Formats: sequence, C-alpha cells, structure tokens
Amino acid sequence: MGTSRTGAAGAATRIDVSRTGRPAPAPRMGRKASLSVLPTLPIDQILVGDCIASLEKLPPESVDVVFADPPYNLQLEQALTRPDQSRVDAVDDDWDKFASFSEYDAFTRAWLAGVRRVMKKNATIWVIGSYHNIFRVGTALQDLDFWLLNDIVWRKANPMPNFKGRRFTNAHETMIWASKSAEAKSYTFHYDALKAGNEDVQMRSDWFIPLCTGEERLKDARGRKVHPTQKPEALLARVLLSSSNPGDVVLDPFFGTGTTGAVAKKLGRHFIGLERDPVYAQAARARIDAVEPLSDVAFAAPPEKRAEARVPFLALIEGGYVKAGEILVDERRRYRATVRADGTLALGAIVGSIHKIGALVQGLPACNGWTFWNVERNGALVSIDAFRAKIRAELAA
Amino acid sequence: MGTSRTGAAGAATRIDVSRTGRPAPAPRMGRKASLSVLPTLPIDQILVGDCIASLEKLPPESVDVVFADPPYNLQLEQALTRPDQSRVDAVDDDWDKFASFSEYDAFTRAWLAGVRRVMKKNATIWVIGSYHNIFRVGTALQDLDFWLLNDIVWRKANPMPNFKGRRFTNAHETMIWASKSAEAKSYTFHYDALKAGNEDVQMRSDWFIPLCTGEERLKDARGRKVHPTQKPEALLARVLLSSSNPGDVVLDPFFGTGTTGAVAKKLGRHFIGLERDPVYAQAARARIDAVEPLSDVAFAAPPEKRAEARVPFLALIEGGYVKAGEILVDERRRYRATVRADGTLALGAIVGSIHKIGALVQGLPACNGWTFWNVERNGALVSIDAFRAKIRAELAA
DNA sequence: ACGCGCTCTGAATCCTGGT
DNA sequence: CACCAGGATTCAGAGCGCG
Repeated sequence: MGTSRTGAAGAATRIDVSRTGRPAPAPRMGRKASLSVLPTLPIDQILVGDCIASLEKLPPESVDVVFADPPYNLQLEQALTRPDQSRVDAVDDDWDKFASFSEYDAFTRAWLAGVRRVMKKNATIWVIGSYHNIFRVGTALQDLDFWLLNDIVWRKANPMPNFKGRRFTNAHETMIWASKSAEAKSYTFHYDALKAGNEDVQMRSDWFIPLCTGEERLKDARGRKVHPTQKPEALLARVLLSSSNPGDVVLDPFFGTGTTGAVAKKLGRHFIGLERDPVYAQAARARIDAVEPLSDVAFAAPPEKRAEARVPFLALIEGGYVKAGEILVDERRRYRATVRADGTLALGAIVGSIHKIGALVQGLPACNGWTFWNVERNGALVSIDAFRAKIRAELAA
Repeated sequence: MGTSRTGAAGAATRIDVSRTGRPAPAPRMGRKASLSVLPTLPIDQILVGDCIASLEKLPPESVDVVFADPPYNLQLEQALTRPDQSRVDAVDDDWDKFASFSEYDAFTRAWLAGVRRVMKKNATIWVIGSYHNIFRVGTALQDLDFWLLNDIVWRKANPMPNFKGRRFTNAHETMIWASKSAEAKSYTFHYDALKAGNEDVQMRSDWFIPLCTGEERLKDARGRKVHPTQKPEALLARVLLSSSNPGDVVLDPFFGTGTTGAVAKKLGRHFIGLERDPVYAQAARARIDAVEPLSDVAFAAPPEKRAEARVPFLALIEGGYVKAGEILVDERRRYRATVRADGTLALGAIVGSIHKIGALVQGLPACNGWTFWNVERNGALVSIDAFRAKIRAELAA
C-alpha cells in the first residue's frame, strides 16, 4: 500500500480500455459517490484505487470468474548475488511488505470477502501464490466457505536457480481454483476441450509453462521491466479457456500490467481490472488496446511443447531398473563403479555423476555416461541408456 | 478413535523392530510411567499409541529429521484430539460435528508443537498433504515459527483420473520442507549429491515419482491393500537422502505401515515410529524386519565441497607449487598480481589475500581467488586450485 | 544467412566458521 | 551476540555483436 494513489481513500479512477481506443473518461466519483455502487458494471475497464474499496462499488453476484495475483509477502531480508557477483533484482516493492502474518491474513481475508460478494453463484476463483503466502490464502479461502476444486502447479520451464545451493530450485508456483461454495455444482469447466487439446488425455493439475520473458515482457522507455511479477499469457489463457465462456466477465483485483485483461480480450471475454498504481494501470491500458481478439476458431489452447524429457539417472533407481549397490561397467569391462542410492556413482572415495565418473576413469575431459555405462543382466551387458529409453516411453504415455 | 487400542490412554506399546527379528517386548509403561520421559531414545522402534502422548515421552531436541503424513481426509477426524488432549469420541452420527476446520487446526497445531519440541536445533521437518489439508498445515507451521525452506510437488506418474470430468486430474501431492526456525541455517542438505544424481543440474521443487503399486504395496492375506495411502519408497528415499545423514534419527509421527522405517533402515538411518493402530504397527514391523540395508558405499554421506579442508594459499608456496615473486593472472590474462612470500598478493602498493585482490581488480564485492587466479607453466595457464587439490590429496593420504 | 560466444535476467524467504 | 573474512555458488533462454 506504499505506492502513490491518485484519489482520496475509496475513490477510484476509471480507465476505459475499450478496443476503439477512445480516451478514458475523467474520474467520475468524489468522496460521496465512492460509497455507492456503480450504475453499470465497468466492463473492460480498469478501476484505479484500493481494491477493497473498488470491490464495494461493484454490484453483488456480477462476475463469472476471478483471477487474483495478490502480493506474496516474500519477506526478503538481504541482497542476493549470483555466483558472478551480479545482484538479483529482488521484489522489494512497498506493496509486498507486511508487518506480520496476521496483517497479511487480515488483508487476504478482506479482499477475498469483497471478491466473494461480487461472484455469481456458480463463479469460480483462481489465486496464484508461492510457498510464502499460498498456505495462508488457502486457509482463508476455506474459512470463508469457498470450496476448493483443485490446486494447480505451474511448473516453470526456466526458473531462477538457487544460487547458494542451500535449497531445492524453487521451480513452481501454486494456483488454487475454488468455487464460491460447496453447493455450487454448475461452475464452468471445459473438460472435453481441455482433453482434446491435451492429446486426448485429461488435463492434469501440473502445468509446464515458461516464464514471461522476451517480447511479451512489458518494458519501459529505458528497457526496464514495468512490473516485477508479470505472468505469462499462456498461463492465463489456460485458466480462462478451462473455466470461463466467451462473453463472461473476468475480475482481476490485482490487475498490475493487465495480463488478465489482455488474454480476456484475446479470447473474447470481458474483464474488470482493479489496480492501485496508476503507472501499472496506464501500461495495462495501452497493452490491452493493442490486443486484437482472436477469431473463434483460434480459441484453442496452445499445445504444451514437449521437448524430450531430461531423465536423471536417479529415476532409473527409483523406477527399479537399476539397484543401489549395483556395479556399472563399460562395454569392455575395463572400468567399474558402484551405484549409490542418490543416483551418483562411487569410485572409491570419489562420488560424482555418471558423466563425471565416466570421464574420470577414462582420463577424458567429458563423457556421456548414458552410453558409456552398462549393467550385467543374465550374463550380458545392458546399456543404462536402454532403461532411459523405457522411462521416456512411460513419460510419453 | 476408530481403531482398537492395546493400552490405556497415554500409554504406549513399544514394538522393537531390530533386524534380529526378536519378539517385541511387552508393554512397559502403565498409567504412571506414561507421564515421564523414556529413559533412552526408542531407536528403531514403533510406539503404539496416540502420537501426541507418545511425543511427550521423547526427550527434547533428540531427532534429526521428521517425516509426517498426517490424516487429511476430514472423515478421519475421528482420530482427532482436542486441544486439551482429550479424545474426540468416534460416534458415527456425531463425527461430522467435529469435522470442522478448527478441530483439524487444533489437532495439527498440537502434534506439530509436540514434534517441534523433540527436533534438534538444525533438524528439518517434511509434511505431505493434498489441497484438502496442506494449506492448514502450512499456515500452522508458519504460526509455530517453523521456517519454510521449500514446498515440493510430488508429481504422480500414474494418478487416478477424475472420473466425473468436473475437475483437473489431481495428479500431485505437496510436501512442505521446513527448518525448526529461521535462525537454524546449518540444516542438512546434500546439494552436491542431488545435483550429481540429476544430470549435473540442481534438483528442482517438482519431483516425478510413480505411485506405490505392485510388489511394493503391502497386501493382507486376502489380497487387499493394508493401508489406503501407502507412500512410495522412492519418495521417502529422496527425502531422506537429501536431508539426512547415515546414522541420523528419523521420526515419523504417523507411521502407518512403516515406509519411513523401511527406507530409513535400507539407507542406514535410524527411525522412531509413532502409530495408533496396532494392525498397521504390526504390518510395519514385519515389513521393516525383512529389509536388508544397502551396502555402506551406496548410502555413505557424500563428500561435500563446503566440508573440505581449508588450505591457506601460503601452503602452495611452502609446498613449492608457486614461488614467491611469481605473477598470477586470470584466465583471460586481463589482470595480474605478484605473489608475496607471506601468501598474500601484491598489486602495486596494495597487498591482500588472493580473494581480496581478485575482487579488487574486477571491481567486484567478492571473488573466489582459488578459481580466479592462474600461473603460467610451459606456456599454458594452470589454475592455483589444481595445486590446492594436490595438497588436499596429500593431506588425505 | 548462420553459428558462436558473450551478456543479461527471472516472485529468492539462498554461507559459515572463527574470534 | 556481532563482526570479519574465507571462499562457495546458477539454469534456461533471449538478445546482440561478430566472423
């Protein structure tokens, strides 16, 4: 809440972003009007102002889907540097700062309650977060009588690594998909369309999608990213295609630079965006104005790109193809190494990957461990690469 | 509680599961003894009884890792305990009344507080759950001052499809990995070994592991599965290999059919299992007794770079690898500095460590001098890190 | 045109032991 | 406890300049 605001508390500026590109109307509401409900639903507009105050101006039971990307409450304390000593551009914006978990909880419950009021009976809500905040969001959703339908894992194709090697690479974020109540059974879910777009198997709860980078990422005149946490359009596209219909109204209470609006327009949905920061709101307006809606036939989701999966040697142990403690040998049985339970090889006291140990025994700078090492099966040698092929076949199935 | 119990409330039956397979000792503790702490840590044993009562009998700060697979289906709340430790009666018609989120929260906080007390300062805890309960678990962990390190997604290779087609296929479960407090920085994490077993790239937060099926799945005499949610050993293996050392004590407060114990024994770790249901406990004991530990080399603690002996640069001069007065250069020969007899470098009038001078010439805040500096040998550059490796090898011999 | 190598960057709760 | 200093630590992808 640290960013500058244009109006008095509770006031909101409407920014019209209709496709005609006509200028936005002047702010219509003063202090008094701020307490009342807007005469019409502000379709395809961005309301600039505090999201909880703006929510109060929307009529009850008026939106079909909600997508919310609230602050994560990252709690970063010190600067982080990469191994080359360059600094990581951290999310240190004031809007992500909360004094305590209880303050974050109060904030979360306030906006969720406001959102729930404006959801139609069969509307659903999506909230995205990381381990810093998503557990508190999920608890709040349950406590407010939302009904959880799925938690969806966005697996990032290209996450930032863990530079200090002290944790697992934080390679995903979590979205919670919930209906307004347990009784709402007629929510929108395009099961068949998703299945057809997913090689005729059911869409799973884990989605593999790249980060928002390159041309899609909004930059300012100096080439800096406009928003620190812009989400990829592919993510929003799958959300809206699965849980909304053309013509539906999608509400995003943390609009930012308007990914939800851009994708909604592209897919023939309407949006309502709430955003506190006028800089973000202006960037969103310009972005959405430039969007051309797709023709109906093009509404299908982009197929997930399927690169040949990288199979870790550990997967051969976990899959039972190779046993920890077994001996690997090269084709001529000149070299041998012991398989460890963690998927490494042991050569005396030296431990390393199948590639590193393969290189070491041969005195070479590098080695493809997959084609170098074999196991004994019924008196014959079997390449570990054959097992990798089997696992890849399973993955593809 | 839905299942029968062998002792009085608060009492526990120890089941010894040592490899010799000798029969379990008779219950040792009556009502009085149940309030005191066990004289010795019940290593490699299963304590049959309420987990919160059993936790109170363990000494503080005594276990290295915790793996917990708590009940998450709210219909299992018949096993819940109220905040005052009294048991919720399992009257069929009434249990719905207790199946509230606040009951579940009280239960969760009670066992988490009990577990936290027995964790060593640098111990970590893993808790697995689904979207039904994991958000409440995560919130409770944060509120109890645990420090979240990662949330790990277990992506199931072969999940049960969503039969009605009203949701996404629920194809994953979530594990939270947390340290006892934000201040505990020296928790066990085998970064290097995980990376080496994963094609020499960091292990990510999303793990792809098959469900527990086939021979691994425990069946009773009539061929029915003994436990409804038996976890795959591969999952526990990755948990224990990443966050524990051989000889460590692993506590599992919801032991079930003992996957944690079986994997711990296989990997040379000790376990303590708490289980309310004697049928599960007996099945676990038989299962663990049949486990043969892997050979040492398969699970011995992997060597870690951070733990290697420190070698002062002066030792390279004293060992004759580098001569005082020689010139050090970086790989691209952009920078140079002179070796001084005391093991420092000279850059004009400036004198400092190999690290400090390396940082200085590059204008960076820090630098690893070992990997930055090189000497000329026969026209080629040789990293001073190679000499350090030789000295380390001499030290080890 | 194409490939190669260098640089930059992304919601990050990111070191450790000795004095 | 603070402070200091040794020295350990990154993956995928985009953009750009050069040959």
